[in-house]
Amino acid sequence: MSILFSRQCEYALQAIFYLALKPHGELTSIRDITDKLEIPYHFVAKILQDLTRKKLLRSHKGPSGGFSLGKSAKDITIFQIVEAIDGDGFLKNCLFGFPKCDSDNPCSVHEQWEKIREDINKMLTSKSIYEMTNSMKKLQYNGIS
Amino acid sequence: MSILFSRQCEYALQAIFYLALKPHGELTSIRDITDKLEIPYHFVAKILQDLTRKKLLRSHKGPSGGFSLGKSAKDITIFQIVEAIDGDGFLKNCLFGFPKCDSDNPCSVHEQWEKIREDINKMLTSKSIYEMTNSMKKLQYNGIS
DNA sequence: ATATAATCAGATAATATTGTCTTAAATTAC
DNA sequence: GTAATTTAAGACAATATTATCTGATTATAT
Repeated sequence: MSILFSRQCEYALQAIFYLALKPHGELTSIRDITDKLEIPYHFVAKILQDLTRKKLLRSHKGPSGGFSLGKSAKDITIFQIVEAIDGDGFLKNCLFGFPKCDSDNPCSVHEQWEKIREDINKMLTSKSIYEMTNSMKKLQYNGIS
Repeated sequence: MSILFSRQCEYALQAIFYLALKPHGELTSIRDITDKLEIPYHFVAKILQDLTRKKLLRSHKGPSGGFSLGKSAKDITIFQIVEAIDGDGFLKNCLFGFPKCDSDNPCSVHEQWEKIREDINKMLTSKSIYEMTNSMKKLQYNGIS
């Protein structure tokens, strides 16, 4: 099972990082993405279309067409991608699923989880994917670039 | 959607805390649990049966039967419940779902997520549910006790 | 003993998520 | 302008998760 994010969202993030590792503006086909990342072609196609509608990607049809980032990698955070696919419920809801859990009526981990949630939020928003791919390049991340 | 845990697991945790708030050894029926927590009877019945097989609960058939904790609330951690239902994948797998992600080949949040994961692990293991229900009682948690 | 109230177990159904297939539309290259 | 290649879109299929139904089993209480 996936952890914080849906499978869809995981694929979206993987694809975005794959694109971010490519030279700026270069078009990359779905086939390229899904072959290298070993993730399902048609399913990912839908996800990329969705991200395109939401302006996080740009697409180009026809031979030598494909996808590229919708804006500079310096202006994209992981959170933007996650929010577009899964929403932000993972930063709002009770960890145990209690519908009425809040600070007046807290579950047993309410405060602890709040701190952790802030850390997660920071992790997803404080760096752009540009900054992140930089460190990935150094480490020859996953052999995909 | 649920956050870290499956719906099943959320129900398990809710039920365990509900039981932990009852006087030690008292039997509580599925009906009582699911009515108060407003969660689905038959589905939860299965989950409680599962937890019973795994010795985290004890069950008693017949009139005035029901469920009670399988051992002292002082000896139960949230992690034990989660592990029994969902396993521990959420503390092991890559946040982005990269199958080969490890310290030699890290994803872009590998280290940050590792720290957060440790905090989560601590949250789930460092206190017994007995200690946790104590603070819940003080706060009249969810009006269920 | 008998009726009752509860869990146990297995089948089934409903829903959500993930994944596939087919055809259309657009763009490029020749 | 024609063929080839790529995304777009919608229907469909498979799987996983969540939820329900029915009957059996067990134990209690009278």
